Amino acid sequence: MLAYTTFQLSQEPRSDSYGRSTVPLPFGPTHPQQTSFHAPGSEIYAQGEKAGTIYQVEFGAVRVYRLLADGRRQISAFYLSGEVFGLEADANHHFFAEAITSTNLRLFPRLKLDDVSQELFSLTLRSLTRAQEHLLVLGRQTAAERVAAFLLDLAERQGGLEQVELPMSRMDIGDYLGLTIETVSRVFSKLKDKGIITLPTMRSAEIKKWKALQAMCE
Amino acid sequence: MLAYTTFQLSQEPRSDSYGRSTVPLPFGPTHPQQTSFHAPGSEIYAQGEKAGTIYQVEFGAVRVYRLLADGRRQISAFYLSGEVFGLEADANHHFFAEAITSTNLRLFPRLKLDDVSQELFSLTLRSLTRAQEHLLVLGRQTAAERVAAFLLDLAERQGGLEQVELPMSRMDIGDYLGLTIETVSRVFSKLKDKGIITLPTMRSAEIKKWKALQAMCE
DNA sequence: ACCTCGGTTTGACCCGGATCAATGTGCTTC
DNA sequence: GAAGCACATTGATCCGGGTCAAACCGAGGT
Repeated sequence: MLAYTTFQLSQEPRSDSYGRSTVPLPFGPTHPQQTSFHAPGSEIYAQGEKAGTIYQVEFGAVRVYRLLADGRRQISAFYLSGEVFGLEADANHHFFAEAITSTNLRLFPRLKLDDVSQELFSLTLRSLTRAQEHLLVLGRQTAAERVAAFLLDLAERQGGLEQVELPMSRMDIGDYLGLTIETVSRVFSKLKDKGIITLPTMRSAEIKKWKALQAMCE
Repeated sequence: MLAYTTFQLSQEPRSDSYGRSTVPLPFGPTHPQQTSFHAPGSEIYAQGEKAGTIYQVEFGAVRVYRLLADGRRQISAFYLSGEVFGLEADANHHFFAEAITSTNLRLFPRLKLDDVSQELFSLTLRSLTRAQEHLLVLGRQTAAERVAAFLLDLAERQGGLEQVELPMSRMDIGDYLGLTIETVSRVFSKLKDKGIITLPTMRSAEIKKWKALQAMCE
C-alpha cells in the first residue's frame, strides 16, 4: 500500500514521502549517532532555537506546529516510526516539535554539502518553510488576516514600497487564500474604508498604515 | 525590506525565500540556458507531465495550483520576477503552472547531485510536496473531506492495514486539519454511524469501507 | 462617445463549522 | 469499586464566510 515514488535525481527510490527510509539514512555511518528519549508532551525543540540536527523517530509519534499570538495552533505535520523531521531553512527552528507519546529519536548531526547542492537545497528548504507557513494562514487565520498577510507578503517581495502591484485576479487571490472572490473583495473594501490601503487601480494597492496591517496578522 | 536569511548549510546568503537569487543561479553557467515566453493564461506545465526543468521568472507572474475533481482550485504559490519554481519531488509534476500576465521564463535543465545530497534533497522535496498537498486540504476541503483524507493518509503510512493507530488526541487532529475537536469528533461519529469506520478504542480506528472513504476526498 | 463583456463590487440570505455548555467515557489512584 | 480528572462526545446556538443575484466598473472595439 505504500507508494515508493521515484525521485528524479535518484538512481533508485530509497525513502517514502515521510522520510521513512527503506535503507539506513546515508548520512548516518560517517557520523556517530545519538538517540534521545522523550516523554509524552515533552518538547524536542522550540521555535527560535538553533537548528541543524535531523531527527528520525525510532518509536513513538511527534507533532510539529506553530502558534499564533492568541494561542491558535497549526500542526504542520505528524511524524511516526521511521519518519524524519527537523530540517529547517535557516539556522533557527521556525516551528515547535513535541513528543505525542513516549518517543525515541535518533539524532543525525548537520552535514556538509558541495556548493551546487547547497544552493539548490537551500532553495527547496525555503520553499518548504513558505508552504508550511502558508498552512498556518489557511488552517487558522480569518479572511481579514489572510488578506492582510498576503498584501504584506507581496509588498515585501516587491521591495517594501507602499505601492504594491497585484498581477493576479481576485479569483487567483481567493484561490491562494482559500476564500471566494466576494470575500476577498469585501476585505479589500473594508481595508480601504478604514484608510489602511487605497486601491488606485484594480491591479494595484497602496499600503497607508503598515502597522495596522501588520497588527491584523497577529 | 527584503530579509535575506542565512541558510545553515551555506557559507553566505545568496537567495531569498522565493528563490530570487542575488547572484546567478549556480546551475546556470555549466548548462546553456533557454528562455520561453508565455502569454497570459497559458500553461507552463500540467499535472502529470514529466518534470525536471527549473524555471526562473524574468518578467511577469506565474501561478502554481492544483484542482479537485469538482473544479475547486488551490493555488500553492505565486511567482514574480526573479523567483524560481518547478522543483518536484519525483519525475512528474504534481501541480499546474500558468502564466498570469505576459511572462518570460529562463529554463534550467535538471542537474546531477552526489549520493548524499541526493537522499537529503529528495527527502526535502517530498516534504515540500506533502506540505503543498496539505495546503489543498486546508484551503479547499470540507470537514468530512479533511478527516477522510487524514485517516487514509495515516492508514497508508501504517502499511495499509484496516486497523489505524491514532497516537494523537482529537485536539491534535483538529489543529492539523484546521478544525475544532468538536467537529473532528462529530465527523468520526458520522463515519461510524455510516459503517465506514469503527472506533474500537479512542486511539484507534478500523476502516471498513475504503471506497467510501476514498470517494469522500474526491 | 457608446456598446459590450469580463472582472469586480455590493447586497441579501444561508449554511458549515465554531462556540458555549452539558454529559459521557476511559484511566489512574487509592 | 469509588473518586477524580482529562479527554471525548453530543446538543443548542451563533456567526464568518459562502452562495446567489444584481449592479458597477474599465478596457477594447466600432
